[in-house]
Amino acid sequence: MRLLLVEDDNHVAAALSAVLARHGFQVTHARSGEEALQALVPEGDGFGVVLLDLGLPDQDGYEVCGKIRKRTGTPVIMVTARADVRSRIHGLNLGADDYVVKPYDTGELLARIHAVSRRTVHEDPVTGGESALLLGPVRIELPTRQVSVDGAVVQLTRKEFDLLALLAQRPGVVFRREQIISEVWRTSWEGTGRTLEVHVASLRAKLRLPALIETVRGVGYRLVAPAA
Amino acid sequence: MRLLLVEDDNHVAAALSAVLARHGFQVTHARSGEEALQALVPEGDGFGVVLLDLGLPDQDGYEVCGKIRKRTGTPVIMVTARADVRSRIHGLNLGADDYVVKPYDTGELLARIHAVSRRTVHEDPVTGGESALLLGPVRIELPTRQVSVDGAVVQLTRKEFDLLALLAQRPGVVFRREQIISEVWRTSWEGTGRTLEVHVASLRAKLRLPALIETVRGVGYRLVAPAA
DNA sequence: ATCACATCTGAGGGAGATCTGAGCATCACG
DNA sequence: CGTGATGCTCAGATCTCCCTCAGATGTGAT
Repeated sequence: MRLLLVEDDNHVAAALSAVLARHGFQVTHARSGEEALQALVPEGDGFGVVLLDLGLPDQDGYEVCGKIRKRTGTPVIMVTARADVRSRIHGLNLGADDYVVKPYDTGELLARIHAVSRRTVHEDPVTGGESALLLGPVRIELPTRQVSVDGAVVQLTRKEFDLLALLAQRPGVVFRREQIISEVWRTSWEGTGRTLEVHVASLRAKLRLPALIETVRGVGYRLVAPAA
Repeated sequence: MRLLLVEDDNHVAAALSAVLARHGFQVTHARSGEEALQALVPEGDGFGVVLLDLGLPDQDGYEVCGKIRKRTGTPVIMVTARADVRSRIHGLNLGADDYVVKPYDTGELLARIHAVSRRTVHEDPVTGGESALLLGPVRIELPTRQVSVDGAVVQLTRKEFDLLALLAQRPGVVFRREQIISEVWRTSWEGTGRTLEVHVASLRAKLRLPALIETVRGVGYRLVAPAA
């Protein structure tokens, strides 16, 4: 699995990289928030997890985490010397998946990396070998984030795509609103507005298949399974 | 979101339940590993997360975690006084999603609960194939919320479905009216009107099997078990 | 800095779902 | 068979939830 290590101290990074590599990770090293964000392109960067040190030279680590969250759904483990509860809560609420305080035990860090990545069903179980989901006239390519209807490419925004991809993973299954929000937005934020509806609406409009996404009143949404 | 709290100390449980409830969780309390496992039915137990105390009276907490893992995909957060690294690693490697050491900060626990549930793809890898309840001619699919009678799909509203799903979880067992109301309506509101009857009636009508739901005078309702 | 575009928020409206109340049917029991 | 209690039916009234639209805010690129 590929792992992005964001750490400004070269010595620390080298040592940790070695350990991680020994445990089967393919490590990419970024020395600053800027570098990290460049590596994390929205279109399939392929990273399974990000280890984010908060003490960065160029920008605030929390900000970087927020930006990562807006850009990709890749899980983030914050690694930092800031041990106080306030910082931890702040970090977790920004969308971090775990928060590890320095100095940490390497074994525990590994266990936590595994725990986090275990949960991240990137594409394996659903797509198996195929990297594209087919739903009637709709074709969804996960790695390139391309969607086409009847062969015509449809340009979707990030959220629109994430939303569609989530629903498409299990056609017919009803996803609850809160579930969708937490999966697609990936940040603890009490969804108050009409945000979700708006995105659903624009998705329906762009796909020109209003019936594809079905509203389940009082519960959430689902993709109607194609007529076999 | 529903949350299963596994904790043998009633005082601790009560206090924590209160906090969690205030933050929008619907808490179910289990006092032992046995109770916990009973609550976690493979088909749609509906829990978003399990808080598992390791100091249980009846069995080893680690074992319980393993069993939960085998049974459902529900995320588990271990909560325990055992702070040593070895225990942590052990717990995480058993499939726990997070490991929180007592005494903990309530705010951090909440943040971690959110972080875990946020990253969870709600599914049951175990029951991946089929997870439908079958009762004679009636077929109830929890994840898709689809109900069919003799192969014909029946369109149910939210309450109708929830009601049917509740009764169907234990065919033959009589559910008391208050019990049904508190489960389906999720608010201990003194049901004064004919609300429940109306929904039962519309369910019976839609399923076209008036006999399926049996009225138990003075008590409540039950689903008649299929004729074996 | 400016622009284009993505995302979010709020108000208004409408379709269904849900609830209520009155009267009717049915059951248990003497 | 009469009687009270309990559950059922029916038809509005109400309320919840979702959709649309239009503009505000934020973000990234030029």
